[in-house]
Amino acid sequence: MSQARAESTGDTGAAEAATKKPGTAAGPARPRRRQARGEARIAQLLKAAADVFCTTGYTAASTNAIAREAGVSPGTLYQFFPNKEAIAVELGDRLLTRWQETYGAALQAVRRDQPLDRVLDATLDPLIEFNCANPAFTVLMHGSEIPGMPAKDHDAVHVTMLARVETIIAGYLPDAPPADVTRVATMIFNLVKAGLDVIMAYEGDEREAYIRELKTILYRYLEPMVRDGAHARPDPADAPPNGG
Amino acid sequence: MSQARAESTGDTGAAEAATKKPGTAAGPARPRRRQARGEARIAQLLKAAADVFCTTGYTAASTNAIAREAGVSPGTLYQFFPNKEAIAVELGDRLLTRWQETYGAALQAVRRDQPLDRVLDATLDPLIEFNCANPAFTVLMHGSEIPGMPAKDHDAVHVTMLARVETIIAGYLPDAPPADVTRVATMIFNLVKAGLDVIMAYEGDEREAYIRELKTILYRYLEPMVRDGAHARPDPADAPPNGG
Amino acid sequence: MSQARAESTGDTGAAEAATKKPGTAAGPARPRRRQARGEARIAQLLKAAADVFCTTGYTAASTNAIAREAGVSPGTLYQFFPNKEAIAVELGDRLLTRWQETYGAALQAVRRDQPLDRVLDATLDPLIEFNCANPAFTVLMHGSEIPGMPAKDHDAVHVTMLARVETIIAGYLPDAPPADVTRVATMIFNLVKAGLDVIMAYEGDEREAYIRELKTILYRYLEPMVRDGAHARPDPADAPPNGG
Amino acid sequence: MSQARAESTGDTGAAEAATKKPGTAAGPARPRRRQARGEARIAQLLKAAADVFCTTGYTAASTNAIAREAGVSPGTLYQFFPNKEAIAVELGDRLLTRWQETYGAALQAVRRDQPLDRVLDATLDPLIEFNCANPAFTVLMHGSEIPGMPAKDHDAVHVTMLARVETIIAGYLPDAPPADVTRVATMIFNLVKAGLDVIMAYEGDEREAYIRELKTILYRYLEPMVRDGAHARPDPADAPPNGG
DNA sequence: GATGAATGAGTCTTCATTCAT
DNA sequence: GATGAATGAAGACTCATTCAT
Repeated sequence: MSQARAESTGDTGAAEAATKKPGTAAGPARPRRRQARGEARIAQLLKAAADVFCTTGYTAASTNAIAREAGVSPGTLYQFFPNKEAIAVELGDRLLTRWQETYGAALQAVRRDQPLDRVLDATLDPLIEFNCANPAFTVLMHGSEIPGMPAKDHDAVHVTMLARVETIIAGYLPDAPPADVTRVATMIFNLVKAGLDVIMAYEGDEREAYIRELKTILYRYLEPMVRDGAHARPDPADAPPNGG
Repeated sequence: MSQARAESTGDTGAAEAATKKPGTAAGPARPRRRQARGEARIAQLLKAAADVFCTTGYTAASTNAIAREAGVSPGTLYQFFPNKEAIAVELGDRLLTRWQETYGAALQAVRRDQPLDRVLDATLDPLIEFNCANPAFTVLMHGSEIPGMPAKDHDAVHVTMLARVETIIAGYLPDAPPADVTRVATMIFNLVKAGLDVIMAYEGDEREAYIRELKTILYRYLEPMVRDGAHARPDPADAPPNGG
Repeated sequence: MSQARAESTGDTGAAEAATKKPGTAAGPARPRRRQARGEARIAQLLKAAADVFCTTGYTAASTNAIAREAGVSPGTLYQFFPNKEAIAVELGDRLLTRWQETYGAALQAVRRDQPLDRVLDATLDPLIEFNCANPAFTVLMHGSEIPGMPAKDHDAVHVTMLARVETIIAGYLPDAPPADVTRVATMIFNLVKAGLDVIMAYEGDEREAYIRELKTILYRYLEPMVRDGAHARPDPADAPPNGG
Repeated sequence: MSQARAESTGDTGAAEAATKKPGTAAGPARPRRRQARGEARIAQLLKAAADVFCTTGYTAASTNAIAREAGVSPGTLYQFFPNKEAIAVELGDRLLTRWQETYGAALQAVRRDQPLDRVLDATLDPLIEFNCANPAFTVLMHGSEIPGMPAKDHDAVHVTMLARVETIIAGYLPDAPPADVTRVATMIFNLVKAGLDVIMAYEGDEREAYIRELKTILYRYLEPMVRDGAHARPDPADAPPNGG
């Protein structure tokens, strides 16, 4: 939890995700069987990309820099990725997969009847842990850097995670109108993203304190809602009387 | 606030440009008189820069594009700003000034003894209004696009606004330890930034709904604190029992 | 007629074609008044482009090579031309203009009632002379190097010259159906292009001999047609009995 | 005709590859046995190369594209051809061979005493037919795309076909000086090439019309010559009176 | 033989910045 | 002050070719 950027460590585990033995399930493209070396290179390149994205952001990241960081020539990079965007997409895919594989079961096990604070712990702790181990996840989760711009392909992490949040929220607010669920989920998601940024900027006790703070915010925001089981008009003790 | 037009001394480390007060500069001070024409040009350039920053983001914005948008030549731009960063710095300065001039008095008038919801309205509504009128403010408020990176010069808006929030919060939590105040202020600030992004992405009723949502979040987060006058251990009804 | 590649010799004459004083006739673009130096650079770049096109062909020509040949940096080239194609387009435009200016009047003076051989001399000699002075004209006249591909922008010379030939032919075959005129013009044009290629490959007496040969071909092809004033069924003495 | 598969000795000047007869090579001759499998591969690659050349032209064709089109890896391609040029050379060789094999006997049978129109039919129809079946032939026949440039290796088709034409013409003009024969043959050849381009660009009736037109041109050009049996001064009825 | 991986120079193009007029 | 010209180092991406398995 303390070692930053450890993703894409050439571990074959992640590599397999894209290996697809030919004949097993013929994808749309030809079964261009990848050699082991190639898989390693891909992992290496994605690790380098994660580093560069974290250091400079997606926009300022250059494919040449990624190749250099990976210790290969630009041409090699383009043997595996058709363009810069595809690198981000694949990186996002793999992180999402790893996220799912690592915490999916645990998250599934979160019961709706548990107290909210437990639910928040069970949901946020893995996310924070994962982001600390894979800082690129935070970067990709931010999606398009230009607000109001149409989502690009490399926003997949953003889109997927938002959808995930919406699903969870919907489970807790079964009686709320869909528009409200979407709105709450959107706020929660962005709130968590922002909180994550702050959390990642600190270490040790300060980080822990910020984590608690984020949980407090979420708890107080959600508690009145789940208490009612809906995004109902909050009672006067919980929300501003004039319009909140 | 107007020292950004540093001489084009080719200094790449333009860091000092934002710290030295006018007149303090020891370097070969060129005549820095600002004529009416110059002021108009600067305003014109900053307006163009704001547009371009909003459209493409700071990183992808090109000085040539800014000059083109302003209808002047690149050379002219560089007669007023030593580099791209200085444009953002000056733009931030001016927005901050305008913000102060427009809403400073009103914000000052917010009395601590008013109910929290009133305070939130009185604080957020101007901010939202101002951001709608000056979308570049949102962009600059985000500061460095790379979380965890050392703040750059054009993060001034970020830094200043954060300080401003901290001051306000400190006023409401007079008995809380400074570290707590900083932490709460940091969370609030980032939360508001994130909320602002979402709000700006919508229009009309949806926007109003998101504004209400943001206020609700802030209200529920802050209400227990201001009720106690400190960042005290929240009582069991308001925070997760396990404190984390 | 003997000195190869002499086009775009920085002569202001050709430069004026694009100079358009602002206010005279507001074009679609802004009146971005070009400085004299810029016009010179354009001429220089077009000359370099002509050289490179002649040496390597359009496809293999690189913008860097053109810039290098012109003795400027790549960036300078792109200050005047948005891309490689535009260079060819502008070069073609200017050559066409120069062609018109140099020989337009003379060609206009060719009377339809003159004997065919005179007409051929009056038409081909200028063309040959012009191509010897501007070898790039030949290159551009060939247009798209991939037969069957849709015409690109830089095929303008090709298209324009073909149209010109068709107009001339139409004048000589007033009673022929349009399809026939087009067909004859197409054949003539391609025949001349091919002949020009050969002619340009030789010098001195050999070149003269090839010029005569080309004229003979054209004469014998056209003579029966203009004799009849139409692309009529040729009489048996002039065409193959079985199908020509 | 099959010596193009030179060892990949990295010699860039592959000029000798097209001139040395098999067995004559003094270099370190590797086993050049061609197995059935190898033949199939080569045919496959050449077919792909023909397609790509026709689609993009020789210059823009990439060896990777050829390999991809052939469904093999780049490495495989280079196991059979030392470089891109060699592919064109071998393709040209094979097309020439096929041309010879398919129509050689028929062309040989063309008797000099037949009427010219019959000769033209007997000569051109096969050529057109062959080009329609093998469009790459047209592409290769054009040889170097840069007029005036020294012929490259892949110009073999160009050179060979020109020689072939010259031989034929020589047979019809036994009394003409060699220089005249060469000149006439050169003109004829280029004229046919140009005509072929046009013909290939059309289909159906239009194509037939263009074929007739090309034959007419050739007939009218050649008829006076063969009538005299020499490239004599054409009589006044056939050529421009001023001779040039 | 065959494959995919690797290369590095090269292509087109952009950009922050400086210069001459 | 203002302009357009100039720069050269990147940036994304390609390609002919070679290498290791």
